[in-house]
Amino acid sequence: MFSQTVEYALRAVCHLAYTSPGSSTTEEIANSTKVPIAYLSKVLQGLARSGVVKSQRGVGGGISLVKTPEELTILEVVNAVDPIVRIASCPLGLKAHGKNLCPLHRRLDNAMASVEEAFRDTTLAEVIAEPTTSIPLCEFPSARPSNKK
Amino acid sequence: MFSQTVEYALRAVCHLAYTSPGSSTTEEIANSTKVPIAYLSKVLQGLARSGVVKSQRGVGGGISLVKTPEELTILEVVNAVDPIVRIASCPLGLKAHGKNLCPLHRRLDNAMASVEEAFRDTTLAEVIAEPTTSIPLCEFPSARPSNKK
DNA sequence: GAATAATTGGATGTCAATGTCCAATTTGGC
DNA sequence: GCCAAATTGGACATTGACATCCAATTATTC
Repeated sequence: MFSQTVEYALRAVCHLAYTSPGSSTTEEIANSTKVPIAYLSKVLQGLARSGVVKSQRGVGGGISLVKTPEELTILEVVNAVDPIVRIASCPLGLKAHGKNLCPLHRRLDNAMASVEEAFRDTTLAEVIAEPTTSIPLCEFPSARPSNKK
Repeated sequence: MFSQTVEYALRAVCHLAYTSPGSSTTEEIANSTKVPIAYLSKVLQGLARSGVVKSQRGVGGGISLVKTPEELTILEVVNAVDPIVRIASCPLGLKAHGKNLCPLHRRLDNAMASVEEAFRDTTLAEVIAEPTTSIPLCEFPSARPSNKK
């Protein structure tokens, strides 16, 4: 239901939330999140273009969050890489329906709305702070906050 | 968020609910749902394999629902063509997590669960019976219940 | 049993998502 | 200025979703 790219983006941002406000190398993120590094770099480029993360080239550079984990929601991350598109008008394109969704499409849209809302209400800080036996991400971000920048 | 195939399958089943328990030709369904007929036939084949619809070859044949609209849920249709896959264990494959989802994946799974539940609770009969200004599907199934079978 | 109505299944085509690789570029440290 | 660290961007490969077309098959009707 959610694309692979969304999954990868969330893992990456999750890692960055741990090391926030420090930065991490693409390689570090790839290792801790088990995402293919070459593809991860593309995903991170997308996140950078959307303003979710920022990148710093050169020695000591890397990727870091633009906002704090408290301010960043799951929805922002998801929408940055693979937006949740709501059904705004009749998918069959009939003018008679227009903005009035039929019962079928209203239900589909309601389902998307509930997902959107749940994601909008969850910050990265909540995700990583929640008490649990399973910390997000397999490998805990190698507690080296890479305290540059 | 939902595939094109799911959208097509739901439209087709919606049409069939109107003409239920009668049957409709693939061509009739395609016309009323504005789904490319060649692709629709593949989608219907899938629905037939999953037991949601049954097909009858030859003159006077066509496609009809196996269950009544009252018994058939949206979830059954969706799962027949593009199943909602719940997150059963850590997508990163770490044994330490196992069945314990981390906060991130638990939230993703919860979102899917809410969609699944909403779909499980909605029958086709509800969809087509609901009072509305926009009847499901653009073209009302040409009130000719094709009363064969 | 011939003609017609319909679905079925296979072959094929296109495109976006996913994934890989590498040369070019930027940057900090010596 | 030079080297090493790191991202960037382009080219390319692979796969599955979406879509089309048609010959083969099945079934009804006369």
